[in-house]
Amino acid sequence: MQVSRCYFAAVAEKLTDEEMEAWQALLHAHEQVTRRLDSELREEHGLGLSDYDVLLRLVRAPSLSLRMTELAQRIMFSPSGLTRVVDRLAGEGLVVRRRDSADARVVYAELTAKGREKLRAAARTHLRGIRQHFTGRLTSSQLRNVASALQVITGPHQPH
Amino acid sequence: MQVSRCYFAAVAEKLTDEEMEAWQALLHAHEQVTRRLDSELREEHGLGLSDYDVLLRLVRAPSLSLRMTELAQRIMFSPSGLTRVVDRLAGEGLVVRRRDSADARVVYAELTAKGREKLRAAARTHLRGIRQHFTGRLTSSQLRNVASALQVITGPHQPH
DNA sequence: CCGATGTCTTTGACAGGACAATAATTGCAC
DNA sequence: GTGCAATTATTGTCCTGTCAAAGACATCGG
Repeated sequence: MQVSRCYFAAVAEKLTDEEMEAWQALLHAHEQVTRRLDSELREEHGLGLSDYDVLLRLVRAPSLSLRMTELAQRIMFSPSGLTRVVDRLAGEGLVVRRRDSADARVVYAELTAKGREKLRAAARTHLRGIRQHFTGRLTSSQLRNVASALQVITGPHQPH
Repeated sequence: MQVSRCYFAAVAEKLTDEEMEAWQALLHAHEQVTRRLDSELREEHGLGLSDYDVLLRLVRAPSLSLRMTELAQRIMFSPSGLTRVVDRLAGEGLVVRRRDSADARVVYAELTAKGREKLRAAARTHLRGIRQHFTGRLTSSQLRNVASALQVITGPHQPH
């Protein structure tokens, strides 16, 4: 029956209101929050959100250092992108590159004392901003709902 | 009492697990979904997500056209950013610039027939992608929860 | 009507990432 | 051991978007 196939095709061509609103909300919220956090961080500390993210990953690592590849994956950057960020940070003395003695291919990015200090200062701005622009506006259960739903998105591709 | 102030300050310096997970999930989900949608759209139609977004806003507008400023706000772009996108799209004949007869400052971007056709084709890819990578993985109530929570984020700054 | 001020768009200069190619090194098959 | 594929990081080149300034026009007060 061509009629019904056309019908379903037509329906399938549009998102439902539910779908559309969720999608729009995701885009809009992400844009607004990251823009604000980034500009606050830049104004107060001269750091971009990516730079902050690198410093944060490093301070959480056991030896204050991580391989470039590992770090790139955690901050969701291309390898070359990370090279450039680390260039910047190393130029400011917030990070140093250290070669691995066992494998001459790998390079570790390591947080310096200056980098730790910078991070400590920037963290105040960032935490304040994240609360002000994001988490502080939601209830505890909204936070849990958002987290669990969006974690499904990034999880493994579900069976058909 | 300095002791308690220190205590609270210390606590305030960290995000709770709830806050952290929601934040991480937002970043991660946005990154993953937009990256996939963008690359699918590029491969199959040579359009970026921003280009698609412009075409979509235009087709929804009553006269298939919108002022540059209006359009820029809707796609959350800087004015100059929009100028560049429209340059691209106009170069491919998907859009034309039209001056306003009443006010010589304003420019309308108007969807061409070719642009409408292109959008129609691209929409299939985009809708499939959005379902596959985002909405299709969530239940109806999850979609509503995500939408309503994230809409709070982008809403007006709430009273203290 | 004129000048000051405000609005809309574009331009110049630049930053921040991505992709593809490259270089250096390792480890494995044989 | 030797050659060959895989891994790791960087570099060249490019694309996309921002900000600040400029240009063109409108509007409003006098």
